[in-house]
Amino acid sequence: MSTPKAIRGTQDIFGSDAESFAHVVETFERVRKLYRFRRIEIPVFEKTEVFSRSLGETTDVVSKEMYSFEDRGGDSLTLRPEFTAGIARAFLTNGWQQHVPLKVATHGPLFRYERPQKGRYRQFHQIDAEIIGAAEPQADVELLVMADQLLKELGISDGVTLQLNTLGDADSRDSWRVALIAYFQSVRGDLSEDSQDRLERNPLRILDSKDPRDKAFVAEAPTIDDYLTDDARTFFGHVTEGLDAAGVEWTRLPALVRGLDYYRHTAFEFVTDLLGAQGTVLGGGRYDGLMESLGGKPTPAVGWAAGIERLAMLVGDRAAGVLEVAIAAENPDRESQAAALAAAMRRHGFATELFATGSARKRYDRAKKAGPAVLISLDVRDGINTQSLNLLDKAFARADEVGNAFDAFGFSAT
RNA sequence: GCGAUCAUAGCUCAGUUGGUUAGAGCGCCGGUUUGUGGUACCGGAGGUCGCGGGUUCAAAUCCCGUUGGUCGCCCCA
Repeated sequence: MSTPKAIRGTQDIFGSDAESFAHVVETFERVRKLYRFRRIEIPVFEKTEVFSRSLGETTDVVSKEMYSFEDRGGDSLTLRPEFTAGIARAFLTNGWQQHVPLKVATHGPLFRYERPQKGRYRQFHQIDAEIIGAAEPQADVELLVMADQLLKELGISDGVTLQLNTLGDADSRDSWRVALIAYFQSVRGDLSEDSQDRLERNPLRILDSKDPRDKAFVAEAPTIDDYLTDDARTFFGHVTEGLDAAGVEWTRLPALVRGLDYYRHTAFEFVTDLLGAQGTVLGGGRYDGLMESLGGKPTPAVGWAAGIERLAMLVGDRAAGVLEVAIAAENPDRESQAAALAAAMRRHGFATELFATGSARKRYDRAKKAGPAVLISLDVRDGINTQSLNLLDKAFARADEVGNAFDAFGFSAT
């Protein structure tokens, strides 16, 4: 019998990687509460149309990366490839309009059928924050300041820069798009094959082409600035002022666009060059048009998401929580008492590990190797029960408490 | 979907131009030593060399296919 293999692009996370992962989530949870974002949970799968209508039928995510399947009732369902569409659906179907402006946060697994590579998996995980029903640029600012604080608290803000752009309102975006198509059409033959293809499907994407053949044309291409309406220009101005006032550094990147159709106005990415091709560590923007595509009333909203795996890689290896008390039962006759002592220590709130299996004479060595702050040994010497407590980490703050708990434990009882 | 590269013990890896029963370190298990001590020594378990074909007297080694990892492209967090 051969063992089934894990699905391609999925991961089994353990050890320091798992600790890093948990650290990212814990930090996000803490920061999200500081900004008073409310925790929500939404389904891992939705009707396929939730994603196809909101992301856009022609996007790669919808056209070739979704895990879609028919359930037993014949409905087409899809494992969520992103959070925003599902949150928007939940907002509309649960009447969360009454809570507007609604600040929500969540995290969990997402699924995309892509070729796995560094920092990219078929089941991956994101943290996500959204503000729904807020048309003001202050909402964009709050979200960005929160993202900035999160990265700083994770200790990874050094290699990361915030790239910022505006896509303008619907009018700005449409006229810019027309101008871009016209421009790229005029130089079409000199563009890379990929970009010629993009011209048909998603012309804005040509702007962040990595192909050197496209670079010169991208530099000459019309920028959004020439097409911004006064309202859109003012809006973006408020966003940048807010960031400056909050002390968040940013750089303007006129070529920054978003892959999904629903974005308007502010678009941003926190990028690093430390993760190879997967440079975006956190990305998002304003999606004022999304609710309508799902049949709701026009509702302004902003949000971002960040890949937990990518953040965890930047955070680097993190050790598991410290071991405060190690208990070695060096004699089989002391095993049950050692187990009772371990339970007592844990009830006192000490992270405790019990060493009472395998070779009796090596248990002390293994306990010491585990690197505890305090090492307790239970043994039988010359027919007499002996117990010792050894403080290995002189800087351990709760040493006295452990000693008290140790003394209070009734060793005479059997 | 395209390209490159890799796959040997639980882990990290050696294995010379194809040539006997495929090795090391670490880890694990047991023993001896030590006896407030993470020591030293001895021994043990564990591998159909990713999988499937082919070439050959002979394949971990060469060829083809396949699966998976890694790194790019595409796309995206």
